[in-house]
Amino acid sequence: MITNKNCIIRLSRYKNALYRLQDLGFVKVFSDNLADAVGGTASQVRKDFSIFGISGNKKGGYQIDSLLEKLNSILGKDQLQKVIVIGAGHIGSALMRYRGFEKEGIKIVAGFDIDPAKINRSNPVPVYPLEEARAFIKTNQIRIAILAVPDIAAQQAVDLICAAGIKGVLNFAPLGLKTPEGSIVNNVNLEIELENLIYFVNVAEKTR
Amino acid sequence: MITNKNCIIRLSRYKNALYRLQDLGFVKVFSDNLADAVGGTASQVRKDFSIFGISGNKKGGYQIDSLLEKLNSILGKDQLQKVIVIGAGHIGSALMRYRGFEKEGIKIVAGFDIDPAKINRSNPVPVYPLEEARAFIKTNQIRIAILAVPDIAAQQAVDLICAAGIKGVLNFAPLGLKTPEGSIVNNVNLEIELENLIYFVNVAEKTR
DNA sequence: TTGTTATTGTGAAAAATAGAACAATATGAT
DNA sequence: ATCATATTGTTCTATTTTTCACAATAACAA
Ligand SMILES: NC(=O)c1ccc[n+]([C@@H]2O[C@H](COP(=O)([O-])OP(=O)(O)OC[C@H]3O[C@@H](n4cnc5c(N)ncnc54)[C@H](O)[C@@H]3O)[C@@H](O)[C@H]2O)c1
Ligand SMILES: NC(=O)c1ccc[n+]([C@@H]2O[C@H](COP(=O)([O-])OP(=O)(O)OC[C@H]3O[C@@H](n4cnc5c(N)ncnc54)[C@H](O)[C@@H]3O)[C@@H](O)[C@H]2O)c1
Repeated sequence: MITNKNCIIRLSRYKNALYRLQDLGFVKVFSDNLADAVGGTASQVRKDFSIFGISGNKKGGYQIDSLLEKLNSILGKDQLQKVIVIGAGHIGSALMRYRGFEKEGIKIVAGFDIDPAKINRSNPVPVYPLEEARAFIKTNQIRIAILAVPDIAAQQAVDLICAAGIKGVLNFAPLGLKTPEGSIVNNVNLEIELENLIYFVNVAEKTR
Repeated sequence: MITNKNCIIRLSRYKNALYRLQDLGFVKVFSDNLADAVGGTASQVRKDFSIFGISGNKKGGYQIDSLLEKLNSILGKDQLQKVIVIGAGHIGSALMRYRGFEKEGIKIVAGFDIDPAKINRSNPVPVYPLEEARAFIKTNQIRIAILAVPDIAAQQAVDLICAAGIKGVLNFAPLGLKTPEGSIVNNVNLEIELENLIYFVNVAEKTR
């Protein structure tokens, strides 16, 4: 069931909102509650669900627990996702120390760096020399990597890890990467995010 | 000239690609070169430009330097953009140490934190107590803030800074924020980015 | 029961976005 | 000069995404 990226991002948002509602003690939810929670429309919520064959109850709405099960299954959250980090610098080590991924079933299992000073095999998230990345990826069947190396090293690093079996890369370097057929990249380009924000703030200021 | 977010992001990409081309010695560029450089179509490049009244030369293409001037002006890059960071923890301090924003005309001028241990007025990017944020925002007319506080503190922090005059927030906390009319939020939700990547990697794996 | 109501699920309409096509035209060749 | 060519700018077309609208129906009330 291939769909557009925004739709899948909405599924993640619904899922997160549902956990919050569940924490508040709710057991069922209506499309318009979810729409409010994520800032969308009720029709879109229902349409998104219908695309994935998720159905609720006429009148009664949706049962939160079973809805969460379905969303989690669609989003691949029924198994722990092991992720590695390439580049244990500022961003890389912030990510490795971050506990927030775990509650999402995402575990950073290792970091890799070329700088010997960054190597530390006994960290909670161990950091290994880059040369070991290939073997690690293969033996642990890692498919997802976070790329946090300097811009200039990014393409080379992505070539290396994709050749070793990485299928999805979350790239922090502010440049486009070429990947072999079958691997995909999501870019986190903070420069562009800020630029974008600045643009819309300026527009809002002018048109007011 | 309000347009869709993707279009503005493309402008940023064109701009970045143009700098690279300029570094390589090019002085002019055709719509299809740019399309290749950012992974789009030539029509779209020309359409994007035409929306903003940017014109080139029949035959001759676009002059890179004047094109860059126009894009930079649209993107608000003709003046240094001062930004503050709220929360000098892992992410916040990685950002404050990052030199990459400067070449984009974006300067992080201060950080703010509630933890006294994080305060340091003599850092390259000084970190002040949160109580000083309001006055700082007002006297320095800061409009853009990066929010890197724990999830639980995020809404409160955004309320505070928006009341003080912040118009645009780049939010790292993985939850939706309410902002007053006139302020906007761009979310950097790494959990969702990873989840999304995992989804598409899974889909690719299944359909292969 | 029967009727009323709330809410889903979906097909059709609308809006937004992207792409193709091509006339207009500047450039360079002959 | 004239012609051929390359490339823009824009209109028209196609696709994608969102929203609307409403029949279907489950829940509840009387
Ligand atoms: N730090 C930020 O706030 C920030 C913000 C936006 C974008 N970025 C981008 O994120 C990336 C990382 O930034 P950073 O600030 O963490 O940089 P950093 O210099 O702190 O860390 C980079 C790390 O990568 C290691 N490294 C270098 N080449 C490598 C290779 N080939 N393989 C493995 N490791 C290698 C270095 O030894 C270093 O430890 C950069 O592309 C940067 O542009 C960072
Ligand atoms: N670190 C990561 O890799 C990462 C990844 C994804 C998302 N995030 C999100 O980014 C945010 C920050 O994460 P972090 O890892 O940097 O956290 P952190 O705990 O390292 O840092 C948070 C900082 O904010 C300060 N703070 C707390 N309340 C504050 C307030 N009201 N005003 C100002 N400062 C306040 C704390 O003193 C601390 O210094 C969180 O929402 C987290 O979920 C972080």
